[in-house]
Amino acid sequence: MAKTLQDEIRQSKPFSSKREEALLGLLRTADLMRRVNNGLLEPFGVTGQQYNVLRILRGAGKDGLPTLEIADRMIEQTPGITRLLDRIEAKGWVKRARCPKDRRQMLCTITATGLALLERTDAPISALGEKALGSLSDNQVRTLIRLLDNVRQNQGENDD
Amino acid sequence: MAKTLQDEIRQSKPFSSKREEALLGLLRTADLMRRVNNGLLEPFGVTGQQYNVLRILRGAGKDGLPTLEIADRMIEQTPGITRLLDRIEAKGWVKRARCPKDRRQMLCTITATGLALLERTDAPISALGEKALGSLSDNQVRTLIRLLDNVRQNQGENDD
DNA sequence: TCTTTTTACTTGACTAGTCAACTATTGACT
DNA sequence: AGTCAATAGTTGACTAGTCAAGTAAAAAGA
Repeated sequence: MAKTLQDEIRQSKPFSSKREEALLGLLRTADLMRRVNNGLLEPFGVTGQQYNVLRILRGAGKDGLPTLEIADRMIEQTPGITRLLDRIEAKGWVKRARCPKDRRQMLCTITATGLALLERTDAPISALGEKALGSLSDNQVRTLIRLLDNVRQNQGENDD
Repeated sequence: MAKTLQDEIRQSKPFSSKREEALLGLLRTADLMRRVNNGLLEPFGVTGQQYNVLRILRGAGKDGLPTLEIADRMIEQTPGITRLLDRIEAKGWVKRARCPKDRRQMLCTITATGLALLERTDAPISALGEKALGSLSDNQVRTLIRLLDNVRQNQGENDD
């Protein structure tokens, strides 16, 4: 697939700015969704990111997860996760304890209080998800999922 | 279009989690794009948001724009823009001056240094835009733009 | 003209993303 | 056992988003 310089140059013009427009639309739309989502969670005293952590820990069950495993499942970078967990722990929604098998790891588990919070937010959040993309047909939703997957794989990221 | 409660309940199941899946994909993809974009800009000593401000100010020409007008054109909330401009001004990329006609407003203009910076980043950023969505056909790009527009309008936001 | 309201920011406080540097363990190799 | 590298996580410093409250100037109303 070796491309000549001419190919590169020739290619660079034709699809000029349509892809940039799509990229901008993607960023704008995601930002809007994020804000609506955070707005919904705010009355519960939990932020979007904190909510994500709690969802992940609920999924992990009572064995919990080591800190960096949580970071992996979020879209996030490692250093941020420590302080994020600090704040969630301060609110009593998670517990952290050194793993006896590997004392480098901190095992994080969701508390009963944390689970109770999620039970209250589950329904409204799910409803919001449906409503946010409510103007798209089932077919369009499938198409969107496919296009986004395509874009992500092109970037060499798979996560999950 | 008044819906009965039964309609609501009946509806809530069929498309259960596909829309939530799409929403998650949207957030993940956008976050990935944002990071790649920031990574490209980092060597130039400018962040993604700072870059956006400079692009907007370049478009505005030498008359400049009042602070909140910039915030409107970004995806951003008002309070953040002040400090964002503080940092950009400290780097010498913009100037701010009270508008003589309306002394409440601060007119922001891009400096020659700021313009020079943009000239160096334009090509690589544009190339990145093409590459990020490079795996999509022209048709798919158009579809994506349309779907995203649809979602945003459904939320009651139009911006630009 | 004087008060009230609105507009255009600005500041403080807190949450979060990100890079670089650091500590505590663990695992591998000698 | 003893050193060295890799792993798991933490901390510091800075950028940025977001809400609430504050200031200054302009516009509206009495």
